[in-house]
Amino acid sequence: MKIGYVGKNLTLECSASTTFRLASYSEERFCATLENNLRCLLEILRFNHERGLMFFRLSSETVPFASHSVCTVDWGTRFASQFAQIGAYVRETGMRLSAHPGQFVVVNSVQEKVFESSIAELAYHAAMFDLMGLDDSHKLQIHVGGVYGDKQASLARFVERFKVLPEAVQRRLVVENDDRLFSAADCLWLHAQIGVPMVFDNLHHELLNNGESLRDALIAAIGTWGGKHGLLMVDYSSQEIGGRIGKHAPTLDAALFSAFIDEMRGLDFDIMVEIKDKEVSALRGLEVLREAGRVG
DNA sequence: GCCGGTCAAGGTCTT
DNA sequence: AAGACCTTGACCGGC
Repeated sequence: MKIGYVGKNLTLECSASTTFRLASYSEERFCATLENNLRCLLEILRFNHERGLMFFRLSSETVPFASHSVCTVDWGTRFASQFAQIGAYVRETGMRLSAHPGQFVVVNSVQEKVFESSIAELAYHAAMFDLMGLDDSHKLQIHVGGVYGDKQASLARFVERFKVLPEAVQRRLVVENDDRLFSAADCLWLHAQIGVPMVFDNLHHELLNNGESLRDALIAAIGTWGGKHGLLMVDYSSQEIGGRIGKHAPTLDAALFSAFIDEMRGLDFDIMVEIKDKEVSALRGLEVLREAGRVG
């Protein structure tokens, strides 16, 4: 069982997700920014490893404008050694990485152009993992996409689109249950069609489900992983007490998290803490796991 | 320095 | 039709 957090570290000064405005684009700016982001990424990973945080989600801004036509730099070649160095560290330490491209990646979009730009964005993320020399357990997670007034047709469109994705994307792609449109059951259906594993998000499941308990849904999600995919990835967050439905709590509630871990006793998976205060909450979660004897 | 408007990109829902 | 929200930040111009 590994636990980690998303994208940036609030303790370190170093940011692995610096970017700039499109209007400010220049080859010099691009290269300087990417060099900084990769240097900081390694620094963050070292921070994490020293403290036992073995899971980390890369920022989608690691390579600014990577999938935009403005970017003509062959960054994969130019920064190959930095990517390789990071990958070697990840492999040596046994850490796990993931990425979660944003809302503009819509594989099942009815607009062909949106699908095309989604491929470019996914390919860029996959290329980072490949440059790092990481195996297929390092995943690229997305949501199913839009409904367009016909959910079953939109699920079917996802299946057809998946089949024509680049192989480098296909083997790393995993689909997460969301909170309004596509539930765990929908992700399981996709898995049955194309074998794509399912990321389980506990809060989304509470907000959108088909009556399954959290534990049963998580067990079903585990069934979509294994082999080269590695362990199930769980996105963990909790509702802000008294906040708007779906609004994340500002920090991890250790008692709630402990209850979640207890409910999932006997099950193995990796946990991505999706909470605002990042490593603070991940470290609190790690303490809970240690007390529960779930990590070394 | 600090504040706040704005930023490549989509889709859904509310007003 | 326009704006909020998701996710959420951080750039960058203006003071």
